[in-house]
Amino acid sequence: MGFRVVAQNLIKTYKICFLPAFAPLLTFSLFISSLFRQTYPNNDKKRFGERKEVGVFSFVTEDLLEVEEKCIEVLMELNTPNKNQIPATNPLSQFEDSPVFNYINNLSPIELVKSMHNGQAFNFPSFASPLSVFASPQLSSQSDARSFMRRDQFSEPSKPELLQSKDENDTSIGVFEAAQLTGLSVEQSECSTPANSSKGVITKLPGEHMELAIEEPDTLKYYCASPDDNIIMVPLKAIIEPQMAGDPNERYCSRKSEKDLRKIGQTGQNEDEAGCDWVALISDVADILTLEPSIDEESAEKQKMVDPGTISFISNVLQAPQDNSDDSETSYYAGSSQQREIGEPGIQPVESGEQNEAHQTPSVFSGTLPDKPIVNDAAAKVDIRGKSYQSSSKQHKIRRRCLVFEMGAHKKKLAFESSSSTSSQSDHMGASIEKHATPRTDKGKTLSALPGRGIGLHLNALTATSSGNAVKIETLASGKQEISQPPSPAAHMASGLDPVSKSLALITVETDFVPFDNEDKVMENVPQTSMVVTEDFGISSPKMKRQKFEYLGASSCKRCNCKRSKCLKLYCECFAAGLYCIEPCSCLECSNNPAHEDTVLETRRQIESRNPLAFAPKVIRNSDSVSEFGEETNKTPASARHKRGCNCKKSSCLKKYCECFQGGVGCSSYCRCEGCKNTFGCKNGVEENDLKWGESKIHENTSNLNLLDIIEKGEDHPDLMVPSKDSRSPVHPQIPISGQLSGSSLCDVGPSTKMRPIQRFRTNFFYHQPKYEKHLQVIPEDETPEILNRNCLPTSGVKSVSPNSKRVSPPHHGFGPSTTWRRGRKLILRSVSPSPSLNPPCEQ
DNA sequence: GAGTTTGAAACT
DNA sequence: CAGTTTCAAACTC
Repeated sequence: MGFRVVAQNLIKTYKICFLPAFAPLLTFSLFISSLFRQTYPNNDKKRFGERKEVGVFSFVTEDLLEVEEKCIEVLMELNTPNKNQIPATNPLSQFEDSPVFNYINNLSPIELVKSMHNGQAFNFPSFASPLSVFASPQLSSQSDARSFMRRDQFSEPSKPELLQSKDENDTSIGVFEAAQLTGLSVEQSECSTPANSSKGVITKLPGEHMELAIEEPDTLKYYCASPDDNIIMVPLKAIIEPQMAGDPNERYCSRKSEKDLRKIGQTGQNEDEAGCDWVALISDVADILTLEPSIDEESAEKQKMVDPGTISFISNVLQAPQDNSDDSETSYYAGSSQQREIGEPGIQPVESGEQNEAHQTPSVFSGTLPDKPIVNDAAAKVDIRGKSYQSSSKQHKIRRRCLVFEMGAHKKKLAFESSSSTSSQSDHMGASIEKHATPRTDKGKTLSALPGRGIGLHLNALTATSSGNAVKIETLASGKQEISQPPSPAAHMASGLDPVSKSLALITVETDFVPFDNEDKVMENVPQTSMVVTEDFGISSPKMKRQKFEYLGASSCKRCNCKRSKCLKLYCECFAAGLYCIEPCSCLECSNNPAHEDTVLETRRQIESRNPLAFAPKVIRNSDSVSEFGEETNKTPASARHKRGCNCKKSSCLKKYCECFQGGVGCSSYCRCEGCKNTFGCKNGVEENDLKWGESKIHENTSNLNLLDIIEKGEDHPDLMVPSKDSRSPVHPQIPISGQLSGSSLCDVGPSTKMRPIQRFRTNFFYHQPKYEKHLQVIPEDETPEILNRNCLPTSGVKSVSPNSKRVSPPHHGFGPSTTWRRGRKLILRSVSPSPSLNPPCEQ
């Protein structure tokens, strides 16, 4: 990607956030330069002019240095009284007109050296085999979901332990959202191939070369996942600090870090209103750009020493020191006495214990994910939680954003840590992935995600396992968005709520997800979201954290009781979920454990060969497509459906025997159930209402029809499909199903009973969200593998089944040629205006 | 906790 | 690919 592009993206991002024009550019520039310095500590201008690699970027070194210098100049200017005059919301044109921007535009482009330095990078599982169910669905979803996943990817390494003050986190969230929208994020995502390093854009920094100073942990809160990051971040923060200092509102933003900075003597004071935002933004930027520090732990150790050069750099940037910082603010971080201790400029003793963990974490993640099994061990989780509580103060500092894909890794790490005494984390660092993967459970059962699977696997594991613990964090990102109430939390965040509000909002969301009756289920359902929220937004309140942990903590690990299948068949929930069996399981002769990894993988392969979707989430959620309609339908149950539908005969789809019911979704046209009474929605019994409704709506819809949209959507898109009528539920051909469409999942919607979004009407879906819901959250419908979508096509009510999906037969109901029908459907879809309320709940 | 019911998965 | 069997979860008592 070109530097210009990056800069532009940053500008856009910040523009959205109404931030000062220069902040992003400066931050980015400084960040890059810092990376460069770290990567090439010995480099000097004499050698400049050659193209260098920093992480995934390559650029002409000369330019970098110049940029750095330029940035410093600008920063100096900004620190002047005039800087306050910078409009909070600069038009893009202004940005482009800015000296920095112009300068950047003239620079040689930064290019992506390689999409992936290592397969671990994004923790994307290598989308190994096309057949891999997990891989395909997830993959697409990832790209689509701009949720935190991307962000996480970048920041991931540190996130598990990196605790940011809630304030910062909150503030940053919005930024993040915006940032994600930017091309930068996109590019990064795209660039990184599945296997890529989770680290994000700039992944590999040779730890050996890193000699730059590291800020103290507390101070580093800003997005420094790793020591390396810290180095970079320090300057940034220092720059920012001055501005935020004076603003009362910035209380959130200002933290003891400020204090620390002062100690360093670098902190300048700034009355600038934007300060708070600035900080958050900058930190976010850094976050985005943050690369995973080298995995190498040794390098981390080296990095503990503060680089004099860095300090000087900072000092230059910073101006007058500030003494304004409140002690009260410091109290915020009361738990960490460490912070205060850190003040020494230039000296950045890295905290051993927790700190080390944080540093190490990245490595673990990076190493583990993709192909290695994820340890879900409940015990491990528990330990972790407990640990977290005990060291809550520390955690605050360390906490970091969620890593969507890294969850697995995180879990592993946790498990690993728990298994081994906590003391020497450094040791962990060195541990190979395999080591992490090693089961720690007694029975040799480790509940972990199966190795070698694509994202899907991880997600699956996460969702499926309800293990709800820290692990869930990863999925969260996506899940959060989808599940979140109409105004997505993220949106709120971005919108500019104050940090506190943001935090609350997030928390609220989290809480909402918590289920109802089944704790375990709850965990499953709520999962990642909770953690993510916490992680991302850093719930400052201990109480809040505790609450969250409790939810998550409620052990809800998947466990099986298999007697004959050896847990190597889909009968086994653990296996089906892509998890190893764990101690809580009561299975006999279990082969679903790391000790039998080969067997497990082979079995999986066989099953997948038979049915590529065998391990895919059973519930498919319609997502982004809906968003196009301007509605956040993703979050509603209505937008989900069981991938194959159920075949219930006696349970009336009112018991968990029914997978639809269990998954918290209504039955659809894909179901072959008899006497369906699925409370989440039913395909039958609403025909009449639907028909009427459809008739009334038909005109409206047609008027609004957008052919282009329709075309773009593609015929095969499930969402676009109108449910074909089946024997049980005749649908009026003309009735554009869609009408109703509320936006959510079209499939569910529509006059036809099958498609109706009945779920929406349910009081609170989330409170009764079944285990499959997790899948919904995890996998947006759009992201559903193509094959899956095909299956989803509104076939006739007749349930013809293909090997994979079990239902392939084309619709043919006498409504006319399929093509015509499709057109009708398409039209309907586009025309639909989101109005969930129109759809009456189905009743039978 | 044992036994039954249920429906998905696996098999033929 | 339909029918049957196997399996384990869900459910009942």
